[in-house]
Amino acid sequence: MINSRQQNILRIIVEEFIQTAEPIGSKNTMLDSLGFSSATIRNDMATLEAMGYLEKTHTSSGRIPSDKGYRYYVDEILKINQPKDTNFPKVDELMGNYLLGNDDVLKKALETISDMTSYTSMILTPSDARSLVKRIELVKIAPNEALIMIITDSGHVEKRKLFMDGMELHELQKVVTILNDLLINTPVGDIAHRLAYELSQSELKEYLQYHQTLIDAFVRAFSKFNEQQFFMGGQYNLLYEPEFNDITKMRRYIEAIENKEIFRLIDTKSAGVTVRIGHENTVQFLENCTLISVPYQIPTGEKGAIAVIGPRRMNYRRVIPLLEYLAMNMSDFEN
Amino acid sequence: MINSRQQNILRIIVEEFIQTAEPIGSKNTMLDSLGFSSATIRNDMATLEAMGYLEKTHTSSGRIPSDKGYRYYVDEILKINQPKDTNFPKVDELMGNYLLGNDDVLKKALETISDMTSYTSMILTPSDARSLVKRIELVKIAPNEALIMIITDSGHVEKRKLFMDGMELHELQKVVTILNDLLINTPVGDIAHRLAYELSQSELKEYLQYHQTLIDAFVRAFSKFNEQQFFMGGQYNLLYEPEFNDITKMRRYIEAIENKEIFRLIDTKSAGVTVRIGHENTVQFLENCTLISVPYQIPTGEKGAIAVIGPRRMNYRRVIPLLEYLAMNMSDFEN
DNA sequence: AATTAGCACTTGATAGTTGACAGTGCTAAA
DNA sequence: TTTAGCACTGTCAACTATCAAGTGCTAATT
Repeated sequence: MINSRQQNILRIIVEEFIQTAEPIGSKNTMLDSLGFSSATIRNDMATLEAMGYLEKTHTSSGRIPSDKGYRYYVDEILKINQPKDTNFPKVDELMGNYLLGNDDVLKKALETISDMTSYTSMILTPSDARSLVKRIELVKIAPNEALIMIITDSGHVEKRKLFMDGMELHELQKVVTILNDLLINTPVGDIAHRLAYELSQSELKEYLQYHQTLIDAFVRAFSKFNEQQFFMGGQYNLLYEPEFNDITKMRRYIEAIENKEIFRLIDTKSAGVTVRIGHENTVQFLENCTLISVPYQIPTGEKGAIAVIGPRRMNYRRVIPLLEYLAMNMSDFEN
Repeated sequence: MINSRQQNILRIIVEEFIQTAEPIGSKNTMLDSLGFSSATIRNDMATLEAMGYLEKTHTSSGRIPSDKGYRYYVDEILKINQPKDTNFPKVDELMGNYLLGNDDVLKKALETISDMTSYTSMILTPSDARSLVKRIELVKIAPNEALIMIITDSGHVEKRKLFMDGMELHELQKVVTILNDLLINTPVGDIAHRLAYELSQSELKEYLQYHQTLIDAFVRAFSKFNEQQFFMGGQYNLLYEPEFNDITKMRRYIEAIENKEIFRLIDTKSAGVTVRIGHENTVQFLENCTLISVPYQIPTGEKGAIAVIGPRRMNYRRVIPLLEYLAMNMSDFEN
């Protein structure tokens, strides 16, 4: 379908456009290097346009790649040309740093990605639902207040403050001891279910029901473990891309970032890198953007994802290997 | 200096401009209600401009308030006219909600403020340095991993993961017990100092030095307590203000938000509400904005602050009482 | 002395015109 | 199959004319 000269032309147009954001004309310097006259190039360009790989912004403008053009570039051209790059010292350095708290590592990772790519980076953490409860702990922190904490084998801690109106500390302590015995080494995701069962069945029933407030605070805290968290970095790198010179597009985009719509678009299911170019994202405000994501997995089997969002005119050659490398490392690391 | 008709004119211009963002001409509907001809108004406007309360955007435009004009409005006109509004059911509802975790309350508060004002809201939390250590806890979470947690009387928990290469759990446990005895009810801010002392002086010296890794993780975790945290909400409400139609201003502003420059401008020292109008903020990117902040205090005496940032053309009449009310409530509430 | 009517003048915003420029498609020749 | 040549098209920036909104000042009025 596409002959090799045409493929070269397409490649050059994509790569030039990625750099300059300007439509490419038939007498472009790079295209000269192919050794054909501009008329020849022009003919091929017309053919490529007819096949849907290129577009014009107006009748007499140069060409820019279409979604289909980028797609071909990513799927066909890069696959062949690209020596797998796995040399990312900055990432290695990051991953070696066990001294940071957990969230801090994620934030640092995002910063690194954004700096390296100058796009926006995102992490969707895996749910902690399959982690096991390791300890439930009660600490009195003030005359009338106690803190209840739940600790999992992944090192995740959730806490609630409890106001002990009337209740005695040792009473509470008893309940906590019971809960500990009951729930230790249970997956967090099963707790609500398990508690409901105990409350309806076991001999503890009456005893526990008496402490309804406590149980409520509990279930609420547990539900936190199930939630996936979102983190984002370099959210504003994109603002400087010419795509966002239009102020309404800019506003639309920023809004999408703020209300986290964007996270719903991240694919955690598929294996390996997913590249969604322009309209492939189905949402309108990303029609000029590309979203690249790659899932990673923690030991419990739960999945999260790392993603980069940038202009459709994105440096695919650099970003894709970087994400692959990161996801590989995160799978070892996280939690 | 300013006669009462002029004061009325200034008031109307400020309030009209706040609503419309359009320069106000001498034949404005509101000004008609004063019962003088446009020529008279025009004369007064010229006087007000000469005194520095008004500005023109160009020779033949209507007037807009200057920084000094807003200042006069806030200090002189509002003080007299404003019946103190202390009826904020949404805030009451928020404050009544003890079921949320601590950070969640702050986030919720920011959301509320931003929704109510449609500006950007910020909270700078007080340092937790004066809180007392209530418990240090060690939990084994995996064959080779333990979690060390520090719990304060404010309900703040910091944790670090520990890799026990070679160390025995009961060994670690012993150290933690010692630390507990040593540090309980000590203010977090004094810990580093205290530990250093113990390490150099007491009989525990040799024993503790042996566990340097642990102590390091420790000190690092403690330093977290001293940090003030920043939270922000409705960061993009401002984007829709006509002040930000200019794309470079918008970028500059967003950048300032992202890298938290903005928090350095918040005043936690002064008592009561601080209003900084336009150039009073000294930084250039806020020349068209007003920053209103009010400090609040937690029981330990440490201070944080709530702030709202919006266009200079801000609804002062609503925002100032809201912030005052919030700060009052936060002082009861936080931690 | 304070207010107002009237008018000349200034500015920004809008729409239309023009020419230079970059690029195309097509035809005919190599 | 490739290329030279040329007519054609759309964008962009600079310039012009016109209109509306608003001012400042002068002279008349209360």
